[in-house]
Amino acid sequence: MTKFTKETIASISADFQNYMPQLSINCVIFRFNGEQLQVPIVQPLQANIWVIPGGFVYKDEDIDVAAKRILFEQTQIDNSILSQFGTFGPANRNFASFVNAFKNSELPIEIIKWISQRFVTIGYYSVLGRQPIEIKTSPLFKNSKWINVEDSDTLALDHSLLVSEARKVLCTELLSRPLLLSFMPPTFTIPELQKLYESILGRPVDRGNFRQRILKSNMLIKIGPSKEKSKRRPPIVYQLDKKKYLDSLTQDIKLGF
Amino acid sequence: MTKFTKETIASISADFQNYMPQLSINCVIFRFNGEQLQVPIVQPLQANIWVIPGGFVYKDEDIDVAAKRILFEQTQIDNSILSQFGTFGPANRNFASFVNAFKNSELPIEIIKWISQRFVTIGYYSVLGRQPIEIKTSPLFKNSKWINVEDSDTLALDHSLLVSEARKVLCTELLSRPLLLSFMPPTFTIPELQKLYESILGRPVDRGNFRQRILKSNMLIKIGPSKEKSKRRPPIVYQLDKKKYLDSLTQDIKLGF
DNA sequence: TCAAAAGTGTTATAAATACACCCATGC
DNA sequence: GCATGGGTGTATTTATAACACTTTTGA
Repeated sequence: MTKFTKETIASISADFQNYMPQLSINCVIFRFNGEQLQVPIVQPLQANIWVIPGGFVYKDEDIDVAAKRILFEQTQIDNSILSQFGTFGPANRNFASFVNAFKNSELPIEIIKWISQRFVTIGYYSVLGRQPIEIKTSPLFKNSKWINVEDSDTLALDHSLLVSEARKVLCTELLSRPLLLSFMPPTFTIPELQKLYESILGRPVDRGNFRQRILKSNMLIKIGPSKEKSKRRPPIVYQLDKKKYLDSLTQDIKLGF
Repeated sequence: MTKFTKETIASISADFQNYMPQLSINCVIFRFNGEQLQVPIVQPLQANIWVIPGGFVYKDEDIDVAAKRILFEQTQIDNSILSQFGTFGPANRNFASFVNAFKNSELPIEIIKWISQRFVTIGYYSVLGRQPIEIKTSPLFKNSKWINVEDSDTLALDHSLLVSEARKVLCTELLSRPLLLSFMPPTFTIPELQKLYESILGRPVDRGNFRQRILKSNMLIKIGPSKEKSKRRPPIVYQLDKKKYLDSLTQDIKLGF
């Protein structure tokens, strides 16, 4: 089992004095890899469990700011817009069942006790462009990876619930605004975008109708036929009209599918 | 200024040992009095401010359970379904500006200090039938009343923001499901229901279209013409078809106006 | 008989839905 | 040429919105 360095322990001990007690934040970050909707998960140094990124709030820190900081510290993912999707606080929500794993570490008993308390967590979610972002975690985590949302039911604590709740909110957002172009890389094709919608909504949508409605919104600029070698007819490549896209975000647009 | 009794102080002191630190819950309860959308507000014994009902979470208590308990303790309002509408936690969110009022009381300094800390609050909202419910507050509050949501911009702390955020969520709910029949008394007329919709949405809706869509949902049972003395043509009285109403809650119905 | 509010119907427009059909490509 | 996925058009149905007409009542 990986050991903490002395510096890490000192750093943890110092930080814990400055955190708000029994309050945590968790972040569900969605990305679309072209085929599947995915979220990053991390593995703490001292326990063989997978969780979504999360952390604590400093006593003098806004919770929104804390959410951004925590996400960056644990995944190096930055400049994303985070939105709340709910706060979770059953009385028995704690790490009690994982405490044994921590006991074998060199962590001071105070820290173990602190971590073992009941925590109320505030859930934040965000969506990411398809830029190939590497997750680099902080020294507190030994591992990280992207998983498909469908495979998120093995996460520890109530983190599977957090992912599914975040996804529900994402679904609603997707239908009320074209917001989800945020997911896409600088240039993309309409069939690609359709796959994104289908993987979020979890059901197929009509090809012809999808294309019409997306184009009617006038937010796509045609670039030309794809240069990539495709086995079939090459799809048309578009890019986002950022001005029109940003304008649309302020209004409440219906995009029923 | 009203004084606390010794028993009250003892009770407060005892309770504060068992609360989760720096975490609070606030409840926005909506009712419709036939003309206006209203919310109850309360006035703490030791300060001349008005706030929405709120309190703290016991260490061994689910936050959802705490929300129900807090609402009941402070207003005697029971058996309502509470839903979260957001969690609020700016770093400077505290009662600092009201501490002077508390200092003049016989409250122990520890309690004043505890209350003066920064608090993260979880917002819950609910809707009430039009049964004439009297607000009876706990001994910690000297006053309470219903106010129109339009007049909620003078509340202390960030409670005006809480009310407006809760109302936004209520608006969205109203359009996605016929949920809001919860507001109405056992029997009511369609013009009355329309007033409810208009006061929540904050804009007029077409009379004829409203009637058609509500009736098309088939959730209303005709009782007969109103027996009340009206100055004009008496409206038809309906009651809710509870079975069909409950069925509709599970689906996602569009009720665009 | 008139004003006002309640109840009902009509029509125009737009949106959602379900397809059918053609096109470009590699094999 | 044909299977496959991409691109386009159209017809049907349904929802939305605007508004006109009728009914009932008290004054």
